[in-house]
Amino acid sequence: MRMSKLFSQTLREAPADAEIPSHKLLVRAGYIHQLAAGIFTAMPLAHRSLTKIEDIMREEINAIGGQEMSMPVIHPAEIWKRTGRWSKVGPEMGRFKDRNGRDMALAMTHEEAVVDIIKDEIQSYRQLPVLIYHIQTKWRDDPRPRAGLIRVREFTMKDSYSLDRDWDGLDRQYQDHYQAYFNIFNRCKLPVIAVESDVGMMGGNMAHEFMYLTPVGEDTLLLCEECGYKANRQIAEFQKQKPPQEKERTLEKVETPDAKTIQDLTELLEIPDRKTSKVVFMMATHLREEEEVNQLVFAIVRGDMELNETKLANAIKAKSLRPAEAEDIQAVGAVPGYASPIGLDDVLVVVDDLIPESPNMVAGANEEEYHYLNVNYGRDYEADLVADIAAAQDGDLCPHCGSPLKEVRGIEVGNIFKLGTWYSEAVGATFQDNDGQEKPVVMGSYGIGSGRLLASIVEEYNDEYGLILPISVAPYQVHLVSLGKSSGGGEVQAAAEELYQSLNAQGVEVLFDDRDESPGVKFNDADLIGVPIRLTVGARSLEKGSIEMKLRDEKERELIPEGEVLERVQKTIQKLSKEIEDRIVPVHLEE
RNA sequence: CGGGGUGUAGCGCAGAGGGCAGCGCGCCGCGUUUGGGACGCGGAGGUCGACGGUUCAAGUCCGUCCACCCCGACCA
Repeated sequence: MRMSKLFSQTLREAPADAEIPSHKLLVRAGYIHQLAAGIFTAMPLAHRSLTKIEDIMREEINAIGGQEMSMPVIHPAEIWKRTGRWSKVGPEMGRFKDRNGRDMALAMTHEEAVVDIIKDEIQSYRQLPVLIYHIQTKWRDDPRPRAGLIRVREFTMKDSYSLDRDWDGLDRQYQDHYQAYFNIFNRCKLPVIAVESDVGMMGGNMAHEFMYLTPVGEDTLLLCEECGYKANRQIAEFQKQKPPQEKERTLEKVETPDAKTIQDLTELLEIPDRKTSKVVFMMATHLREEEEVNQLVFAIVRGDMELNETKLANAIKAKSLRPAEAEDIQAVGAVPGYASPIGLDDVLVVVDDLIPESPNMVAGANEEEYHYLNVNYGRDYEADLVADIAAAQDGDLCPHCGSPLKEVRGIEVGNIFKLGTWYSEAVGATFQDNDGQEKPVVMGSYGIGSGRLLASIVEEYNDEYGLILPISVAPYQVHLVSLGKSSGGGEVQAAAEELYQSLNAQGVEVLFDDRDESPGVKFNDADLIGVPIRLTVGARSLEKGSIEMKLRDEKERELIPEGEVLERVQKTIQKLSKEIEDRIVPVHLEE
């Protein structure tokens, strides 16, 4: 490709609305162009990189038996109504009506489309197991797209779906994906870890997320360096240390002016925050026979802990949770800042499982300026539900080995779910097993977003000058810079042109800077675009019968005799490719 | 949805107090220059986010709306 013809331009300055390196650099280097919030065009450079990433995904999924296909982006509402997700999923689903007034949906994932197919196509256990996948556009109307390609609304995802006759089969396909996913990320040179995760709107009973660890990530993870426990904060467990036993003391009401927060309270009463209980009001939405029902939830955790909303939502099986408004709270007779579970009706009280173990706590009195001392669970109040609803934090103890957990941030670049039979049962996607029984197909679903993966790679590999792409995902293998100009003697240009032709003839992917630009501009653009191998043809090196070669991630330049250039380029490509292939190692999924 | 911010040329920005819409980069033409974002001369490019109001006169003042960005909520 000649840069004089390349449909994109580099920018000297990044757009003001880009904040993180991958966003700034992808825009500056001319890879992407924004159309609207969370909606981007992949310009030719990005398209080539994305195609390479997608080809890697194809190869790895094909290798575990995947069959590529293509499912529609537009779905009739009908299939989403059958699984209940038409009403279960909120405004993040794109909906519209066709000309006849029928409800339609923009696909945000394809479980519904898959079960609709298998309902018709799969009748016998002889047709199983199957692994199907496609690489397709998804639309998720995220409330807050951000960070360039990291968090978008329209995106391309490789999503595969495993179909099995039983859970053992699902286990095998799940493990195959676990390995294939590590292979994919390794081939993209992106370091990731797999963590246990919440199943979220996908349903199912086991899930892992593949996380690229970076401070710009938006997920919080807890890791144990001792035993290897890794989990998304949404579900992370930890060992709660029981406070020492104490004799129950008498309930006592005390005046606590202006003590609306845990901190005020601990200072006023001179007690540690673990002696207090914190009430968090949430408004939960439940789905009862297609109707949304709101309910105020009173969640109580110890004052030194935070509520984990995902755990709470899972514990009470709520569709969604949001912080309650002041009116909601007052409506049930509670007093924000002085709230208490004592003497309240009409609310769902959920307490963290450490609360019943904690004697003589301080809690609100449901009266301005008053708290109770020596509140004891069981004696003074009872909850509707006792569950683990506290969020793990940095330094909490590992649920497995008791070592301190470390809190880190990450970007979710892939996920795998054991869906089980939830979807197939919902639509009657069954097959006849060899025992003659009709059974629901056992499913798994597995996704990787290609744009987010590219952005993560850029986030990991860049410097102040631009991208430094691994050869497996770079849009080109070689960036050939000609320092000659059309107006000059033409010797340099002719040599560069000849080299360009020879490299092309050998199948090397070359980006050829044939523009009438000054050397500085060309070198800067080359650094910005981030192709791994740079060849420079200039009068200086040509005099010595040589071409200069430089790798993007190294400082040294090397002069290569003209006659050896083709061979050296091929060897270098092989070397760089092998370094990446060597990253592929077997991994183990512990269950 | 709550809080904060920004909308002026492709990109980055300036335009107190109303009075001819500007600068740098980029773009076009001519010439010089050529190993790390060169220089001269000449040019093109704008519903100043939109709508409404105040005024002789609005980029600037007032109102409403929209878009985009950041934090939170939410989310694979």
